[in-house]
Amino acid sequence: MSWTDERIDLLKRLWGEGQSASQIAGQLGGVTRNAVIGKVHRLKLDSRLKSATAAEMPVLVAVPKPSRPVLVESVPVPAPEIVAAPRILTPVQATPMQATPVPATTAPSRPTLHAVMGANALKIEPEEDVLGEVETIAEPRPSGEVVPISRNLTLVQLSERTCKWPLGDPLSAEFRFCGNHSHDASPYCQYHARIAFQPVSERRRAR
DNA sequence: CCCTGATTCGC
DNA sequence: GCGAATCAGG
Repeated sequence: MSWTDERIDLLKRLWGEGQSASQIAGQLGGVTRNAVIGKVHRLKLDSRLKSATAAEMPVLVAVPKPSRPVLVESVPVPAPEIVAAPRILTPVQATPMQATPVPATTAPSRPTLHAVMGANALKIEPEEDVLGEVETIAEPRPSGEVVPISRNLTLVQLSERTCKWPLGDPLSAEFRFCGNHSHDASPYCQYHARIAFQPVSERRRAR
């Protein structure tokens, strides 16, 4: 691939949006992040000296994607005024064992992504059988079910070692992938791999 | 370890 | 000009 004007424009735009070199390379295709960085320098685009931890940057950026086919008739905006109640703790006496912090492992606060496992072929039912002990735990609360918190990565943020379990509607802009670490060459994290690759014995019951 | 950008240097 | 290899760092 070569640096056509088109590709250069895209490069400039994405770099301007703050996307990482690898993400840009992924979208351009046919080039590595090194190529992107090299080109960025040759084009003398803004250097990025900042800190920005490698792992968290991509999550903050690259999420908003405008380009929405505007309909002729304007749709009444729902007015997202619903600001979650501050939920302030009574300053004075703080009951010791209270305030059980919700696992803030990753994902700053992706609103609602639990959604519907997009076009998932398997119907996953919370059954003790299928869900055993799993590595990254989170929310062991209610049903005793243990589900890991996904990183909710976008397609371009996936690497060979991230879980590619789909989350949400593939046609939605909110579509994401689990993104947790996958072991070895598995396409899924330990948790999702277990769901995806069910031993025949378990499958009978889990169905 | 995984990822980030920066730089070098042979092609 | 290009980008792999390498460096420096979170």
